[in-house]
Amino acid sequence: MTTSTLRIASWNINSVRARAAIVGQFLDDALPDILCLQETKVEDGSFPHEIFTSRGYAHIAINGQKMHHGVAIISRVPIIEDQRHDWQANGEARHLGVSLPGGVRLENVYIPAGGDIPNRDENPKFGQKLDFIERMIGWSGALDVPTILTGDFNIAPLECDVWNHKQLLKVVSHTPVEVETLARLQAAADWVDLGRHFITAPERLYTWWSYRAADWTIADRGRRLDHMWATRDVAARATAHRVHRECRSWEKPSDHIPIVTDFAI
DNA sequence: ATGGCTGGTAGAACCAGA
Repeated sequence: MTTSTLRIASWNINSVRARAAIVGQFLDDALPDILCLQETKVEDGSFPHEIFTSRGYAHIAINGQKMHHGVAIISRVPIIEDQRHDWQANGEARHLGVSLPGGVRLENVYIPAGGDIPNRDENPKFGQKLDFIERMIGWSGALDVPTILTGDFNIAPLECDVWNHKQLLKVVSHTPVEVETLARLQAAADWVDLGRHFITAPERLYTWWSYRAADWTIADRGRRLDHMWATRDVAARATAHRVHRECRSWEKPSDHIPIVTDFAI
């Protein structure tokens, strides 16, 4: 029996068209077999397929909409798209699920940011974010297939996932109610957090830095908002995980960086 | 210094992101 490596990447790209140059550079450098994108910000009819097909990524599944959100799965290996959940029940394009060769499922999700105020009465977007995750909890509890769940979760759960735990306790992405809700999602399918499996707490690990800092590297005020989770059976086959911090310094960067996991399949 | 910027879309001293 032959074992080979399947390399899966996830990146909130903040517009796939604005990132045409550096997404190609990332693929050429990191050589993933599959790339999950979030915030493609493009309708399906205008998706820039040629960036990917010219590099041998012949299999592309897209769930986009005008202006905002949008997800895509770009692959060198055959994928079969079979699900697109609307976990916010409002029509936004935030999920895409595919089956991989061998029967493993890959789920790409863009969880809502949730607005500024961490209170669902004053800020409906915060309630929508929590409700989105509650629907994911229901879905997770019924899973019966080896599954990888990746994307921009918009929550940094651990103290070492943010630059300052105390200062961020009331900032959406690190509030106790979000962290508690994400913990119940993780428990619902016994998901393994592969980022923290390989880069263990309390080591700092971030995947996002605000555009507003003149030099993001000086204060290093990051958050770990992007995640790669897997059910136990698939997690046992994960061999490496890394984040591509260098991409944050490339020309016209996204504010998120790619995360990459290798699986022995 | 948690918004100081960025992208899309309209054609706005907009909106949204996190």
